[in-house]
Amino acid sequence: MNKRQASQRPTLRTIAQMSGLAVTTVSRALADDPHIAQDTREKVRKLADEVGYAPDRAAQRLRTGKTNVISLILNPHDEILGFGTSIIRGITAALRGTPYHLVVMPDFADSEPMEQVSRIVRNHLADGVIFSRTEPDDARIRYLLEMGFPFISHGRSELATPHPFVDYDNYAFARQATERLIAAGSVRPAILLPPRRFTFANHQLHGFMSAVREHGVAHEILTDITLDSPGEQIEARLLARLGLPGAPDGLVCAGEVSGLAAIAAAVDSGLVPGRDFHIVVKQTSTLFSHVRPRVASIYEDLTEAGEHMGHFILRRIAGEPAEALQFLQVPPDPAETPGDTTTRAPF
Amino acid sequence: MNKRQASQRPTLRTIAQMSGLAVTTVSRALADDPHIAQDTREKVRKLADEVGYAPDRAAQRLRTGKTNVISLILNPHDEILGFGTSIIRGITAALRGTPYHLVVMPDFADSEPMEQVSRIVRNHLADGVIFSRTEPDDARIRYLLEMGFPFISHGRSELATPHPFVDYDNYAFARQATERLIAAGSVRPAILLPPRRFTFANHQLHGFMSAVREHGVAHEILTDITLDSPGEQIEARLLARLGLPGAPDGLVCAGEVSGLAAIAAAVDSGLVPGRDFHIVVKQTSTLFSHVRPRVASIYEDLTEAGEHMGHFILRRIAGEPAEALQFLQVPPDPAETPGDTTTRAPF
DNA sequence: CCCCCAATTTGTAACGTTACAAATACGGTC
DNA sequence: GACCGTATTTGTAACGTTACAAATTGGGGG
Repeated sequence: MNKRQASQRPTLRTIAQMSGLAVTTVSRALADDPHIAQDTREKVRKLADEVGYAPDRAAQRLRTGKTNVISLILNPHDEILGFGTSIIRGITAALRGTPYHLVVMPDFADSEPMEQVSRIVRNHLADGVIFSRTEPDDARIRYLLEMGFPFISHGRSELATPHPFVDYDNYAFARQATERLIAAGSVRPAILLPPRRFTFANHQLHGFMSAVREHGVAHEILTDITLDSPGEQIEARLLARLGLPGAPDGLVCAGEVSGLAAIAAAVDSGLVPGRDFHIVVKQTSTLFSHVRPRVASIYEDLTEAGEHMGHFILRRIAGEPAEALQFLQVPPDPAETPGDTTTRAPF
Repeated sequence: MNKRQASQRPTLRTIAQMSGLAVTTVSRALADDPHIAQDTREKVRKLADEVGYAPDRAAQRLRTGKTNVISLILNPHDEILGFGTSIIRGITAALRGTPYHLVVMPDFADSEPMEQVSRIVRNHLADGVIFSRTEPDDARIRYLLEMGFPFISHGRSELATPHPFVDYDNYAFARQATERLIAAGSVRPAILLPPRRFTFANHQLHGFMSAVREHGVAHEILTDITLDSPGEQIEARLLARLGLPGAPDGLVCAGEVSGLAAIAAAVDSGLVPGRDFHIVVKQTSTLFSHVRPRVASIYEDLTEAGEHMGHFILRRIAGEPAEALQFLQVPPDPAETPGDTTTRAPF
């Protein structure tokens, strides 16, 4: 069915025959090689436009060994609330005007996280890879470092060898969030953590612990559920917990769906969010600006993170050392918006 | 015996030299060609696994003209709430066990919708393409039909030539949603439509009009905003509208973020959702199960849609006619869950 | 008028794979 | 022992591109 298209597709040879030039000359003319006469370049370019020539990516790849592709491995947990959208927007912006294109590869839990990465390297599907959900001893990072394959992780590992990354300061986030809870009157704040295997789970835990210790309040680390748990499960678990003695009166919750679930659990327990039960969420989309009652939030700018990662991966491919390609995003300083309980996103 | 090859990526030649077989034989052995002796096939396969051989996709593409890639063009509006995730999950499931891989190409509004599609065709980046946000006279569909390039659209066009699609019955959705509003006591239902250029905007409009006419109630079609408008804008517009005389007392709203915005506007107007103001949303994720007060919803199973699209695109590539590859998803029948105001998702 | 240099252009080979035609080996038949 | 058929393997070419080396021009200087 695409035979017609195949026979029609112009190649360098087509242009060479039409112009009477050699294939090589056409190739170099289109590459704007200064060794080729100016008017030859123009003539070839015009001819190419006329016939709608587009280089065959597969052939270019085979010959040059470059794919001109940056691969983003996206986990459904990430994507659920605009993580994907925002980060993709940022990377796309960074890649604009370069020959590179972004390709998103979905990674569902049933396949090992390594599998996607090693497939990309082994089958040569991209020149660089970006991924998230980094672990302290991350197998993907170890592998990629060993293979010398360019990558940027969203999140840090704790490996000895330095590697490029873009991360959000989840320690500062959790610390600030907890302090806001305490300032609002919480005397027994709790935190809902990401799965413990991720580096940023520890960061959040430490930020939380640092704040509760400093203020000498009781605290609770929610068990059995994580930010990745299904919303229903989070809601049910919280509902159960709030009905028992010594229940928390505040929650730090770095996810939007889980934030909604927490509000639902509080409401269903007869508590009034903002009065009996305080919540601080991490905001990565505009979603929470529509939630009533209003809930305090701290913003994480994923588009900015994506832009950094896009620029970093290009520089990494160009050979820059890992040490120069590390960036830690800090949450917006609440002191700068003193009259507001919510750190607003600049939408 | 192997020299500098050791550090390089292994190719067919590597295995050929190691085994003493010809490159062709190795190629065919790995393809499980029955012309090759069974034990040769096994030996080659074992050797390939040992050296970690993976075929070079670029070379395969160049030689065979097949990319083994299905491209999904994803618009940020789609992705905002799990559209991407769900549909990707479905397509991935459909492609499992085939040589095809899904590649997601983000499409931001600043580039023409056509641009991505024509790049995929011209540069031969995929064997088939899936996209959404279909228009009655859709330029992408016209182009792809003309080029004979396999595609599946999410949504129908109104072109004369039949084409493969998977669609959700938005007429039935809007009709049912409106009837639920009326049954709940709404005497002046309103609807927030998608941008009018999309086919499914008309479908929803007709479903809505059909229901309000049949029941002889007043109605309102919200202007100035669409389901694609920023949440803030939707909230502000609704808030303004609810303060004026003759305000609607119900809303059909086929989006989750906009549904939240509508609830916020109602609450901020002093209305009690579910009593003074009725809302029916389209539910594509678990999000709304956490929203309080609870809101009626009708489910659209995007994972199922994705699975259909995945199977369809493979069959289309295999040459099946368009007429055999058309599927209309119907919303779950409310009669089947009589005691419930909400059509629940099977999560 | 020849030689040489710079400016252009050209030819050849190769990237890794597979389609196709051809070659080889091995029994079994007559 | 020559012949044939089947099973298996091999060699050659090509997909479209670019790197590299070589060839071809056109002047300008001697």
